[in-house]
Amino acid sequence: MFPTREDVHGIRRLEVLREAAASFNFKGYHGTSMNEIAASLGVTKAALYHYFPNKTSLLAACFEHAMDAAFASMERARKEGRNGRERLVLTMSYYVAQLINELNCCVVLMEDRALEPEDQAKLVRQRDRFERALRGFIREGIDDGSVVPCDPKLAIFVILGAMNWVPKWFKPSGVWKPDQLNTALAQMFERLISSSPVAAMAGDVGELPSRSDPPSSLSALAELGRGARVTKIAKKIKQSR
Amino acid sequence: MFPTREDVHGIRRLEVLREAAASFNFKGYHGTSMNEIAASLGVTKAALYHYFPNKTSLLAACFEHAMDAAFASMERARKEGRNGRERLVLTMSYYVAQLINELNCCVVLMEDRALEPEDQAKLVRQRDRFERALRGFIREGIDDGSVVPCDPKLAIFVILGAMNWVPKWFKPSGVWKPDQLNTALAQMFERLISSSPVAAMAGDVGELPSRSDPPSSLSALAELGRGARVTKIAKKIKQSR
DNA sequence: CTACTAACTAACCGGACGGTAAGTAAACCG
DNA sequence: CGGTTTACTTACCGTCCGGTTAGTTAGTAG
Repeated sequence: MFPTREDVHGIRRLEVLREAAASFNFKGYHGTSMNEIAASLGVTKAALYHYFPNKTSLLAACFEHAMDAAFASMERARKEGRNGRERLVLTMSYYVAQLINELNCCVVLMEDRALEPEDQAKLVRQRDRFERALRGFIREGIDDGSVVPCDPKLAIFVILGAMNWVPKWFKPSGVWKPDQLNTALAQMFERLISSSPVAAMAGDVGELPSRSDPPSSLSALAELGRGARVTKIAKKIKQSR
Repeated sequence: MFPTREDVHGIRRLEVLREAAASFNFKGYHGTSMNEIAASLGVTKAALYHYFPNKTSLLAACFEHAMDAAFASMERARKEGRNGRERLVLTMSYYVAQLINELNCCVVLMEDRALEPEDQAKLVRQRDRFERALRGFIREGIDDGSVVPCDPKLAIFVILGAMNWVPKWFKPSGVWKPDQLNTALAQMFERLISSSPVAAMAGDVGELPSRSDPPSSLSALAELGRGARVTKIAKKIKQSR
């Protein structure tokens, strides 16, 4: 009664998406079979087709999710940042936090060539819009004096490259906590583009200052309550088989 | 008579490797079929098996090549650089130049999970050694005062991420010339880690200063003479069919 | 209890893929 | 010249993958 049938369906769908995202991230889209995803969830392959019509739609959903997070992060940063530099750094900070919390690990926006043409076109359009807006932050920062004069395109590519590389080495279970990563990355980006010399950064992993602010990711999908419910209900479902 | 039979074999083998690298880079390892690689070279799939015993060995050769380039770049940079920062930046500069010139476009060291276990173990070992050495440059730079105090691990990850992202947006045929990219990237990295504030960078794509030094990539495999020969002989081979 | 539906499983299909076998045309070599 | 090797091609094999179909089970609604 508490969770309606539609709720359960949506939650289960999200579980499938998470597992797929983690697998795509780990072994690549083409390197991951529907069988593997299903096995990780303890079901058979055919069951996945109750939630997604085909494999590429799974990938498309990953990208959609990631782009939503990107734009949400940017909107929030646009309001909270006081100049171009702050807005850019905040965008990246919120973005990486969301991706780490929400999907098991970040979806790297790399295998877009595996998408259906129409989905890919849509993604490319969105990504271009996102990157253009990021470059806008750079230009804004150069104008307001918060960002050192530089080529906006290259600066954004460097930052995005560093971002997209994160899932290749960051493990949530490792010594680095997500918050530490987030803070340290933000410091790096700040130093990269700031117009003023930046204070020395923390000297070692163990000494990284953890953020004193409240955690940054608060998107509708990421709040902890829902995350907990997903797991609990999934357990129930599995036991009742 | 000028090119012996073994020469031709080696050259043709390199052509296959280049094509494979470009394809792997473009569509991913699992997303590329042997048929596609063969078709791009104007031969049938079976012909590839005269040069490489199987598909994974092609990937392994790509990685081997890339790691050789990496260590060669580092050795050269170690000699030429006058402090930790210079050595690090030079390593990355030589490395990206080699990868762009030699293989059609860079091999991204991403799909290592597709390798045979033994090859993967070897790659991981080499990559770890490379990254450890890079972190060594950072520490060296912090000690000699050329690098701002920071976490070496994170700094290297950020730089490597930016590097590995290059092939996703850089097209040799685009407005950016390889030399320009190289210079601009080096400036970015320098700014990221340098202990002293760095002068403002070039303001726009068109205004990027091209390097006045001689081109940086001079590895045995990359010299232009050989590159030209490859193409010429390949043409001859194709015509004579 | 019956009728229905959501959620799944088992079994299967066509096609593509990595890889192999057998054959052939040209180049090389004594 | 004849024998051997090189560099392929054509044709094929077994396997695995994405996706479908038909059927089963469990829960729900009336």
